[in-house]
Amino acid sequence: MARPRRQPHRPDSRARLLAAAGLEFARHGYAGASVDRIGARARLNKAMLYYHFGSKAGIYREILRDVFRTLGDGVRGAAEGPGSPEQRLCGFVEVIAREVARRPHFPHIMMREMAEQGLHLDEETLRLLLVVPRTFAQIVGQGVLTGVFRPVDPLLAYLSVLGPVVIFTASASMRAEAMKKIGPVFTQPGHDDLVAHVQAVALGMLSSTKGAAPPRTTLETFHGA
Amino acid sequence: MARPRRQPHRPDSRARLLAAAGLEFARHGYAGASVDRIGARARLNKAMLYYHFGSKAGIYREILRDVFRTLGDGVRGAAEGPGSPEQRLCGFVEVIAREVARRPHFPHIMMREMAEQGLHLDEETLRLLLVVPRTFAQIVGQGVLTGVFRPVDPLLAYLSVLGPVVIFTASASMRAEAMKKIGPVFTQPGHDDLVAHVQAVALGMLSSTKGAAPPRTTLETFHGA
DNA sequence: GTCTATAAATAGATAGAC
DNA sequence: GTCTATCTATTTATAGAC
Repeated sequence: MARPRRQPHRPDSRARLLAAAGLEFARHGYAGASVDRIGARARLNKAMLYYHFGSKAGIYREILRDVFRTLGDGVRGAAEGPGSPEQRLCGFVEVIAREVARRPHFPHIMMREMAEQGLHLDEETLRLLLVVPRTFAQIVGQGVLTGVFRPVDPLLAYLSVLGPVVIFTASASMRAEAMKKIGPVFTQPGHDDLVAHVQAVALGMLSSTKGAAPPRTTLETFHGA
Repeated sequence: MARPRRQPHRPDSRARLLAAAGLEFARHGYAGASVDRIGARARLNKAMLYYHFGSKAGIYREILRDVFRTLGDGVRGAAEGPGSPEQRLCGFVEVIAREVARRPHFPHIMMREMAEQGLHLDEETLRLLLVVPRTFAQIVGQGVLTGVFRPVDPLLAYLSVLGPVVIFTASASMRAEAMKKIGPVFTQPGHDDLVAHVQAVALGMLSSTKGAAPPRTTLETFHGA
């Protein structure tokens, strides 16, 4: 009742602002993002952003924490569920690729954050982020203990999985634009091709049946506090 | 002669602006970069930037073209020099890692460019950029023909090499900041560790002695035009 | 080649009506 | 919860002296 007011309470205004801000931060970066545009894209105005989040920094922080919570929960599920280390590794890749595909703007935001040296990452957000590489190292560590994986540097191994997924997704729109400008030059693998490729590379990299030089850095560092 | 003037002709003002702009664009992005700060960082002022490059977009374009020319020349050298496909592949990785390490700001700039969908990449700059993945595909193609490599999707394979190098370099400062805030959590591989790791992963991915499912996309697309 | 001063546009943030 | 109007700072770019 009392519903058809001029500007009624729309309980989803907060969620609409978050979605609009994700796109805006991805496209224009933290400095380049305009709170005016975020408001407009959410079919609201910037006063609502300040009402819900207090500041440009506030809504940005909220976006990041939400992603890292979901990613962390997902990979923990893959690492703690049933199956061999190989299956858990493949599950890890699947979760990363799936959640990234679900938020195609997120790699853009994260890449910009790297370029700004993690300036906008507070302690709490960092701890949520770190769950992902730690869980990867945990899966690798289990496989090494049971002898199915060979020891590798956990950071380099993690980046060999994350890097292709993130760059493939992040470069999609740039590749599409490039092909508009100069014609078809790239193959266009689908999501399943990406997952299968990264899983195969990860298994090859870790397989203990094929020998290569052991890493110079140790696994322990990754498990520490 | 006539040298000791107050503000004498300093023939390196152009180069100093380019260096300052590279750092500024990496740190703050295209929109966030301030021509005032670029001028100041070069111990000049913004009027000199407009004198040499005409606009903010002009100096940005110049930075990108210079990098892609160097990278393209380097990988062409690796692909056309002597040696087996395996050696050329390792050479490719070495060149990429070396040139990226020589310009630690470049991955940051490129990541931001992806986030902006290649907005600032004109045709000429794109053509220079494309030499790199095309040369990679050429090396892979040679190996496939002689039977030492198995066929893979050239884009996914390329990103499995480029991704780890780029993200490792780009995330260095963020990882360092993170460890200041919450303690030692990452291993700290050196440049040689990175190169050896990526070379090993690349060789494992392409080795024809170990079988895996063939790719669903074709090599041809990469050689076109 | 190098500078200062300034124009013109746009940014983040806030006040206060409804 | 939602809006308009506004304050203040900063932006890119240019004009013109030296």
